[in-house]
Order: sequence, then C-alpha cells, then structure tokens
Amino acid sequence: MPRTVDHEERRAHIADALVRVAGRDGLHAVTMRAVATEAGVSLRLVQYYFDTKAQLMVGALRHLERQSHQRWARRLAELPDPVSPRAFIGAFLAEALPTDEQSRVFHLVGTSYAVLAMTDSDLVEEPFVAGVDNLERQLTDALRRAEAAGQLPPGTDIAVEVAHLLALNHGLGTSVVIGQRTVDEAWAVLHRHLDRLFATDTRATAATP
Amino acid sequence: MPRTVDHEERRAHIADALVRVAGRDGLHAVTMRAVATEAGVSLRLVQYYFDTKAQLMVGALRHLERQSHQRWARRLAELPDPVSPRAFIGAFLAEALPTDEQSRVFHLVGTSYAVLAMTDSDLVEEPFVAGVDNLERQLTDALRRAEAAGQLPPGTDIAVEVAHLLALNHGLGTSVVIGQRTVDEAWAVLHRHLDRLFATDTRATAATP
DNA sequence: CGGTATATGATACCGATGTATCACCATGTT
DNA sequence: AACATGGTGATACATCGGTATCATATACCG
Repeated sequence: MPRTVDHEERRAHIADALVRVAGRDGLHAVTMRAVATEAGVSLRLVQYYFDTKAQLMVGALRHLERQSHQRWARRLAELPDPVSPRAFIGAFLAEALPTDEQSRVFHLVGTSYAVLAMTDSDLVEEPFVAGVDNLERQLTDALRRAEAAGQLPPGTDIAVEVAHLLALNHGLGTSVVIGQRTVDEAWAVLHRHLDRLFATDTRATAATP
Repeated sequence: MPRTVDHEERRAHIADALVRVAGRDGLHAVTMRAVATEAGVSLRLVQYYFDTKAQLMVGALRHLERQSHQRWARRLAELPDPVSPRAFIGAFLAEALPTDEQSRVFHLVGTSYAVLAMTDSDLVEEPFVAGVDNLERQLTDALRRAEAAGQLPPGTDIAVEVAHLLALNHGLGTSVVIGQRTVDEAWAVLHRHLDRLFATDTRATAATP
C-alpha cells in the first residue's frame, strides 16, 4: 500500500470545505469542484472519498451534526456544576442562536438541509432527523429535571413546551440570519419566554448570553 | 399588434407553474424549461415574459406574496364581525400553518426563498422582506388592539411578543412540513401560547382551527 | 390593404456539472 | 527486488441549463 493516510481526517477536511462553501454561497453553490477547490484538493479526491455527490451531501451533514454536538457539549460543560435547569436550558438554546460565524453557518446550512429534506426526503432524512431528535431528547430531559425540582408551574405539558422551545429557537435563528432581527432581540424573546415558562415566585435571572 | 393577450394573466400563470414545481420538487428543481413544461408553454414564452431567470424568481415570489395576502384577507373576512383580538390572532397564525396543500406549498416555497435570501441577499430581498413586514404590521396592530381592550397583562412588550409569535409560527410550520410534528401538535403549541399571552381572568377559548 | 409592432415557436450555443476512464506514483509486503 | 494495492492527477464525456438568434404568425393602425 502507498503512504497510508488517515481517511477519516480527509473526509472531515472535505466535509468542512463543503460546509464553508454552503455557508458562504448557499447550498445550491455546492458542487464537487467547488468543494475540491475550497478544500485545496483535486476533484478526483472528492470523488475518491465520497463516491457520489449524494454521499458527499449526507457525509457533510453527518459531519456537521457531530461537530455541533461537540460544540454543545463543550458549552454545557462550562456551566457551573449544579446548574439550575433554567440556566441549562438558556445556555442550550443560546448555543443555537447565530451569534458568531460558526453558529451562523450551522444554522444556515442546517436550514438549507431542512429545506432539502422537505422535497428530497429520503436522501438526507436519516442524519437530519437524528440530529433533531437528539436536541429534542436533551431538552425534554432538562425540562423533566426542572419539573422534578418544582420549578415549573403544575400542569405543564412538557412535550408541548419542548416543541415550543425548539420551534421558537429555530424561527428566531432564521430571523436573525435573514437580518430581520438582531441577536439581542432574539435573546430578549427567548429570555421573556423562559421567564414565563418558569413562572414561579423566585424569579431568577437568566444565564450568560 | 398581434392578438393581444392579457400579459398579467400570462405572467401569473407562469408564476403559478413555478410555485407548483418548487412545491413538488424543491426550488433547486426550478428551471426555465421545467417551468415552461409545467405551465404548458414553450421555453421561449417564459423568456418573453420574464427576461431572465432572476426576474422569473422574483416575479414568482411577488406573485406568491400577493396570493397569500389574498388568502389571509379572505380568511380574516370570514370571521364574525366584532372579532376578539385573540380569535383574530389565532386565525391569523393558523392561516400560516401548513394544513392543506396550498399552505404547505406556501410555507415550503417561502422558506426556500428565505434560505436563498440568506446568501444571495439582494437578489430576492425586496419582495421577501415586504411580505414579512406586512405580516409583522398586521400582527402588531392586532396586539395593540388587544392591549387597548385590556386583554393583555400590563407591561407586555408588544414588539417582543410579535417577534415571538412570528418566529414560533415559522418554526412550527417548518417542523410540520418536515414531518417532525403533526398539524395538531403545532396547533396545541400555538393554542397554549396564546392562552399564556392572553393571561387575563376571562379565559376565552380559541377560534376555529 | 399593407406594414409594423407584438407575440410565439424552433433551435443553436456555451458554460457548468456529475461521472467515468486511464495512467501513474508511492509504499508495504513477499 | 518486484509487485500488488492504496492513493492521486489529468482529462474526457454526456447532459443540462440559461441565454441568444432567427423566423414567423397575428392583428391593429394608417
């Protein structure tokens, strides 16, 4: 065998290039050649590591999910050890808001894939719903903890609230990326909603924005 | 001049075809030829009425906005004459949920354009923000009326609530189109939120779903 | 009645894009 | 040392998509 190379690293490198292109010019501008150029490799290499364009697309999506998962884990690990559920949820949702370039690209590319999944469903569905399900599970757990700690008003329907938070967060993210709202405005909405959701007597202030 | 034809009607016809194609196969599948075939006209005709593809795209977007505007107007006109603000807002938001094929296509195509606007900003921006601004204005007015009628808790920040409702509605619509939620679940979230927003003593039930 | 501007069809062109092919290089194993 | 195999480059091919061109039919105006 020739000088053996770390395949996974190469694939990650190429996937990163795709995300950069999609984040800059849109997912429709993603072509095998554009990705190759962005990654600084030859077209043939992209073909070699991802046989077809479809595989390249789902590969990049999976890569993006993994990456964002790490981002979340890192951010949540920075929180003080016994975190109030409210602070946890605040940080969790804040991470999805397009505050810096990386999260902006994440939202943009993620939404692009979501739109893709609306029509070419089966193509991209599996890695996509996996990521979304993961977020939903974590949020549900956090809300359960909050409920167990008696921080939610009685009769709160957790599934409904989770759906609300996720939809709201996505909508806010989109409005920010579009330029319709500033990050601060989005934050105000989120903050206000959490205040209402955790409507107990002890009204704590939220976590770090 | 030859047999003079209603240009506006022709343009609307072609724009409709574009929306159908985009709603079925995705906005990336929209090509001049595909639109021509869908509209049952020659490629040349599409070129004739919309010189370039960019013009075709913004033309169709404008058409979509007009059309949805009419949908809203019709729906809101059906409400009983002195409408409670709550019922008005409920109906207003319900209209955006992807309940039937038409609203599903509206959401799908609208979101596709939104994603486009994230990168090719100037191309599609003008008609896009116009539509969004319009919704925002109507919602703001409705909330102002509610406030004037004393149906909102004191200290409600209307701008924040409007941003919340719009973002939430968009997010819910997307989750429904993706297949992540059913329309009923989305409705439950919306309903629950309106309950909370109109948290006065007289707890009225919502309008027709 | 003829002409001219409007309206529509057929088709050509060029660039981009996904995919395929062929050759070649490098290295670890026998 | 030889060779088989993993890795890489150059390039070709077919298709598709946007745009351009040429021709022509229609009907209204003078």
